[in-house]
Amino acid sequence: MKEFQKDLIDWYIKNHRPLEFRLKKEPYEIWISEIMAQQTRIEAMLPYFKRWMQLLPNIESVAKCDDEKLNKLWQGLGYYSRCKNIKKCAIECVEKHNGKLPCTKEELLKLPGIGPYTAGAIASIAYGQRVSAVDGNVIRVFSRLYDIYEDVTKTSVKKQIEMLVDESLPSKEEISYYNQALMELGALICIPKSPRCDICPIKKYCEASDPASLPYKPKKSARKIEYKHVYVWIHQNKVHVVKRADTGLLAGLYGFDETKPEHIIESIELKPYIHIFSHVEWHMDATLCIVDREDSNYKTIEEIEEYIALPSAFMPFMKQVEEYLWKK
DNA sequence: AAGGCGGGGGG
DNA sequence: CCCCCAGCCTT
Repeated sequence: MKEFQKDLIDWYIKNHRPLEFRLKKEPYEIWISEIMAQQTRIEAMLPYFKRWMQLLPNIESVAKCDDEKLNKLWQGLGYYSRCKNIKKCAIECVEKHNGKLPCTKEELLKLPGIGPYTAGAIASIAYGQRVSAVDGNVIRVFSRLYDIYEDVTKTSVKKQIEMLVDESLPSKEEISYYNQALMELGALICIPKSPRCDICPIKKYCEASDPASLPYKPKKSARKIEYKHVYVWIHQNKVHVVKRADTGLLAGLYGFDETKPEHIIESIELKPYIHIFSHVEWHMDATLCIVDREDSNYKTIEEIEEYIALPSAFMPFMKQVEEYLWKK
């Protein structure tokens, strides 16, 4: 058992970034911010969080909100199943928990989209429960603190670290600060590439022989490459969009066609674009097709901006089409 | 246990 | 170019 907690918390109180979504400690806000922060940098999710809270100030409003509007609010943030799970979770809270989030880690874990980290974060930060919240930062900090060089992507090693964190938890009064302090240390000092050990507040407790080489993770397998040809159909000032399948990549969002339309008046080649996802690359060529008839899937630029959730993979083509329509 | 699932920033 | 990020779910 180490005794770094006090030094860490003191450092945190003086040096942490003010994260506005954690000031009120409103469970609803903690929940939404934690979901948005999964695999996502804080700076990236902040504007999304603000917009979300303005439009959806409480759990009931999320439970009632239609999926298209939620997807639009999530557009560009990625991992869209998070958004779908938020809605499912909100409905479950309204139906089973009196419109509120449960307050124990155990109960939170049963809800859709809430795993061990998020359950621990909500329980400890919003409700002051004495439980751990182990995210990637905490894994990194502890793997260095205890010089653990095993593969942290393995369940057994993650469990081992979680046990160490559980043993390290301070009193209930300090739990919220402590969990946040571990993460903030990971985000500001104990960073992945070149850890700033020279200014680390708990350096004297750290056993890492070569901190920069920890935590150990095996190399990821190479991404698959998929070649696509995108056809952007337009008619007068409208663009044809299609809703994607409700499973798989970018499920339920909108995209462009991958087939040629009939009744083409003119075709214009667009600039190709490669979009990189975590596990696949789309190498896309694209053609703008001016069509001489219309159906209900043709939308104006304004309609698309207002309520069509178009993922980033298609944005470069959307921009080119806007430019074309604007010049016309 | 392994792989699917986004997107963007930084070395 | 690679890695990483306040992870979770499905298979």
